Amino acid sequence: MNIGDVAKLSGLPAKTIRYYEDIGLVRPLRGSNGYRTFRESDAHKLAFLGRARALGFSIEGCRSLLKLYEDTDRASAEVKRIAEEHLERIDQKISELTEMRATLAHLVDACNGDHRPDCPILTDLATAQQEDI
Amino acid sequence: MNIGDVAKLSGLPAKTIRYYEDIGLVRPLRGSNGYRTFRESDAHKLAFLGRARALGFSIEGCRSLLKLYEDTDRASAEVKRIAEEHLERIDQKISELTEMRATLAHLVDACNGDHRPDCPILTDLATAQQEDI
DNA sequence: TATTGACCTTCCAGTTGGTGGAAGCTTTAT
DNA sequence: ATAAAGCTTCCACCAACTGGAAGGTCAATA
Repeated sequence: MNIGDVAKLSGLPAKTIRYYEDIGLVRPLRGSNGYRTFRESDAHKLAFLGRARALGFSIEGCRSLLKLYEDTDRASAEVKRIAEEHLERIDQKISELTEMRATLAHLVDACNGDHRPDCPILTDLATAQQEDI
Repeated sequence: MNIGDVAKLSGLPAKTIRYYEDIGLVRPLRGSNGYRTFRESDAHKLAFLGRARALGFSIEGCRSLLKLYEDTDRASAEVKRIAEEHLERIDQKISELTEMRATLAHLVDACNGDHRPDCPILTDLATAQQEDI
């Protein structure tokens, strides 16, 4: 399989696949013409990577998962631990964003949004203390 | 004021303040010794930037807000528009993360997390179709 | 006065996870 | 024969900083 085929199969751009080779996530063979040759197992790995990335795992997280994926003897506890840590980071991020959202929504609400210059959004950004709204 | 003072006042690291000067967000004077000299207005600007960044505005968003902040004739509608656009991006991000969270939580739930090798998390990552759980 | 330590300067490199483009092969189709 | 598509490498760039090296300056203490 050439890179274009595996790109279609995995849904990842060819550029990204080359990048994943660069950083050692996948190691395709090479044909006599210098083209990368991907095996079935490479295609599977790349699809796996695409899904893990779509779930927000970092590249290093993916690398760990991939190692565990290839180690058929691993304990599922290890995988669960990684996933749970990631879940915590997601929760953290969600609550940060939710707080931001609340603050900003409050400001937007308070702003007339007309042609006049007085704007509570700017006033707040200019003067807010730690706990202000 | 030297950079250390304004760093304390604004809560931004000195490195970040230098960076903000590099990209033209703030333009401190220079003393005869080459040290940056910050006016009150610079300190205010930096605090403004810190707050806007904490609300998740991009640097370019901050640049726009700062321009509007300094233009006492601006219409509040323009500010509101920028804030509303940002609010939409936040909502978008929150819903993406929430979806991720649900998928991952489901997988974590299904995993025994013991010493045995079979792990639904990996199985799913390896085989999931578009709409799978 | 000497010197230590804190503070300041610039510059270069690295982070994360790719993306865009140029220059130049090879292969495939017409 | 030639054009188009697909492949290669390499280099540069994005956001938004952060870390560190090498060196100048300033304030305080011995």
